[in-house]
Amino acid sequence: MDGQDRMERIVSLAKRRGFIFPSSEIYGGINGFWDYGPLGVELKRNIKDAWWHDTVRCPPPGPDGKPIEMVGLDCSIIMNPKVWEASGHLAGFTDPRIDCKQCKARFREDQLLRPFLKVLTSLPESGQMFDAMNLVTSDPPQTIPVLVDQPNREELQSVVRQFLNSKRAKVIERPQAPPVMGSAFFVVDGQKVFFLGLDLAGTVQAGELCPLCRGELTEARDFSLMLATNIGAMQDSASTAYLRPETAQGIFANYRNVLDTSRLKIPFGIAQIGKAFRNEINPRNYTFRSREFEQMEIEFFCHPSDADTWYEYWRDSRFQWYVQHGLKSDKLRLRNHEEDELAHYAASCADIEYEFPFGTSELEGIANRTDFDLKQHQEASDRDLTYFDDETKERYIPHVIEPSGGVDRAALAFLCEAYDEDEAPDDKGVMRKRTVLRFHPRFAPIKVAVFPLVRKDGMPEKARAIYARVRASLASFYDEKGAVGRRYRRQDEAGTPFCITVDGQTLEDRTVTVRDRDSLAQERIAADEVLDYVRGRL
RNA sequence: GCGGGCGUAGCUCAGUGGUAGAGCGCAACGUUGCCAACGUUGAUGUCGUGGGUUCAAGUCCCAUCGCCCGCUCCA
Repeated sequence: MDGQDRMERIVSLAKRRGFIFPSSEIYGGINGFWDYGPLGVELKRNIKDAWWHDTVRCPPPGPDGKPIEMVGLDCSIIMNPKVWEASGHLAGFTDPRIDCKQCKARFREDQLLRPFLKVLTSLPESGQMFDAMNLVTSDPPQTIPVLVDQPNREELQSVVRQFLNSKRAKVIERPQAPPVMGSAFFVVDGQKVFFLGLDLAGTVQAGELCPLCRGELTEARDFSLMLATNIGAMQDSASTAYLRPETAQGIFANYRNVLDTSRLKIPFGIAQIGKAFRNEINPRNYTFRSREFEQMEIEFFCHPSDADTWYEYWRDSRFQWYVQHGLKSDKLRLRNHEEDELAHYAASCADIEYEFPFGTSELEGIANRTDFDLKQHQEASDRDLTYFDDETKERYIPHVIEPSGGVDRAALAFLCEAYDEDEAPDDKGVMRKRTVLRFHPRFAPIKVAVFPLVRKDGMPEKARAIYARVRASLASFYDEKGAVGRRYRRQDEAGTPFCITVDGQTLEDRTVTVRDRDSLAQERIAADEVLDYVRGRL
């Protein structure tokens, strides 16, 4: 079963069992939006509740072994647009773009471009990274005319492919801010560096020809990754507001309020779970890249000199959180960003990545954002966002460590990790395929299902009584229809860890069986102890 | 955003111009004492949507929306 096949089975199961539906499906759906069904909403809620408990209410002890201070927050999705000016999102999200109608290259209106291929003869050692922007803007290295004067897109790509296939090249992934689409660069044998890309050589305007292929260009078009809306009845530019593209800025905007009302001392963290929106160009990979998604974020404020310690603390403890909840396979990875792929606001950054069936992608990023955000907001708002330490009499802007995870991505990862097919015997002892979701019990949408073995001899009555008791404190499900084996299998597909069955013996000695989802083993316990038993194993 | 593929029942899919189907699933009843049992019965489709061609369109054409793959992008 390859990745695509596995993913299709997971998507199919998720739809069939009510985990995830396409949004507004009866109208043909809408690209980049998804709904969570009855089982999906329980899964997601369990993830969020676990996160909230494990980071806000009862976080792990700090690096010094002492308890750490955390509080929660729930900000509005729409904020004063000045927030996004200060954070840099507005500028970064709204560069007008010009597309080439022929070769489909995309340019920024006010920048750019001439294709080139450069060979640097005295450069870094094999594997060493370097800054693409510096390469472009520093003294022009030797340029060799490997390509024709006006290479088209296919030619550019084919040259890149040749290098990649030659295995002489080490590709540096995710170069920082390549000037435009289509650029790539790599190191060859520690001897020469090739940079293939587009030069910053003037501007392109609508009406001109494409510098790549001499094709026709489109008009400049706004290309915003923030979803906009209008406040009030009048729709003009003054009424434009944005759906937040991340929850973090709401925390920074409230940093002063929280500090003034909570008697917190540095270091402390503010956590928030909430929806965020990005107008992704190309939503893909099921729910992984959606236009509407939910984040669970912490902004942890600390003294600048402690930032590295807290960064490592959060990076490692967040990684462990995923491990503890079932992503313990080798599919989970911690990837530290190299210096040249760091965002402008981050001093260091690590991604917690998971190997989904469609590829390895980020679940959560942990960044040392330094004092960038608070400084930006202090300047833009003209409010004092410094912190005064009464003990040391020191005044400073705290540095911020940000663990920022995607709830939907976590849900998808746990779903993918949980999906399994194994074999179990049918009533005649023949091995049959079984589909089972091996969720961590904490995340299982249904914790316990209660069945009568058959629908007679008063078993349903006993079973319903037990169900009434357990549902008061655990997500539970009652089923008496059809054969018990079928009911077990249905719960396997939902990921229910425990099935309680009332049988003939129950009527004699008030015991029931507890069937384990993963081992299929059954244990007989007193009916009155069912609740404690299940709780003890969650 | 570009290119390719695909949209038919809840799921997986068959159906190349002439009465919309199969398997599984789902529901009801009966049977059934531990892992997708059996029997009987039943429900579910504007064939993604809109337009066109045709006596006749699930089928051919156009557009559009959605999904998948590749490219691109991911501040």
